[in-house]
Amino acid sequence: MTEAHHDFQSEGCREVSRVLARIGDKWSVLIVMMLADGPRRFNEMKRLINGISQRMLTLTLRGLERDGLVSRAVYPTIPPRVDYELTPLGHSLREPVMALGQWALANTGAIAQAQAQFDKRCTEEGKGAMRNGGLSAERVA
Amino acid sequence: MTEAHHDFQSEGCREVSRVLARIGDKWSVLIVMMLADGPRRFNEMKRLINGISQRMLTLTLRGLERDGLVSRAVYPTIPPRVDYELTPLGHSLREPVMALGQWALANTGAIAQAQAQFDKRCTEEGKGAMRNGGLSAERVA
DNA sequence: CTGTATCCTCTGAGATACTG
DNA sequence: CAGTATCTCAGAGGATACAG
Repeated sequence: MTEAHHDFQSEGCREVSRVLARIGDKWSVLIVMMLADGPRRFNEMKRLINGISQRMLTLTLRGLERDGLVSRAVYPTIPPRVDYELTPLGHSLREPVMALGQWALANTGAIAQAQAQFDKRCTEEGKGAMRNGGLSAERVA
Repeated sequence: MTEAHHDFQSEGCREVSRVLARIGDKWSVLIVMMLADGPRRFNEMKRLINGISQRMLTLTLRGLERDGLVSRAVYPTIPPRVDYELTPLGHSLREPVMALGQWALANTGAIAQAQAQFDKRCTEEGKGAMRNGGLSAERVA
């Protein structure tokens, strides 16, 4: 965009951070992705998302509903039935999230490799070898 | 590789979640965005990111460095100087993150509105009016 | 079946002080 | 300047039991 000096708090970064705080939790993205193909029932989701607790599923769904990303339909039958579905807003979120997913899939290898190298450097520290090899400020990625 | 029946853990969702766990914290995205234009020094970043503590800046930078998103250059001068810079991998992450940023900017209004409506419905609960208006399963976004 | 209500644990994160 | 070391606390999240 412009070459103006950004203030990292007042610009769009603020909003990105807010969105990330919302969907960056442990389960939100998983739920949004799961609802991509259509509505799902509560226990159905609980079964499909391996490891989520009833409590967290409820809380996460409430949060998504409050933000207008998910809608909730109650069928007053016995036994009760509740369907959750993505709103148009929720669907629109899938696109940037999937872009991130593409990036993740494409780069998990590179990340794992970087981590391995980093950990290796950490392990062999103290052998008299500086991180940059003893020379001045060599970049280490 | 575990082949569950369309488990949302075994697909790419796993990776998305992992990436989100890394960059979904309070400061990582802010830092990545700040390093977009070039290298920055430690205290420079601390000043620019309003509210971050020294500790969290260090920890976040270490995490990003470990993942290969940021590189760290030490100049053994007095006083010491350390520059942080995005790696190519780090730069590539900016694109999906900015896509998310675009979405955030475009939809903060809608989200705030949804939240207001949701909270309003919560406040006026118990007036005998069911969420769906008394009929069967009207969707509420 | 779809939730609430407690309790409990563990981590994220700030404040502060100290070091090379 | 660029960190590390503690202390502390709030909140996220799991387990379990109960309710409509």
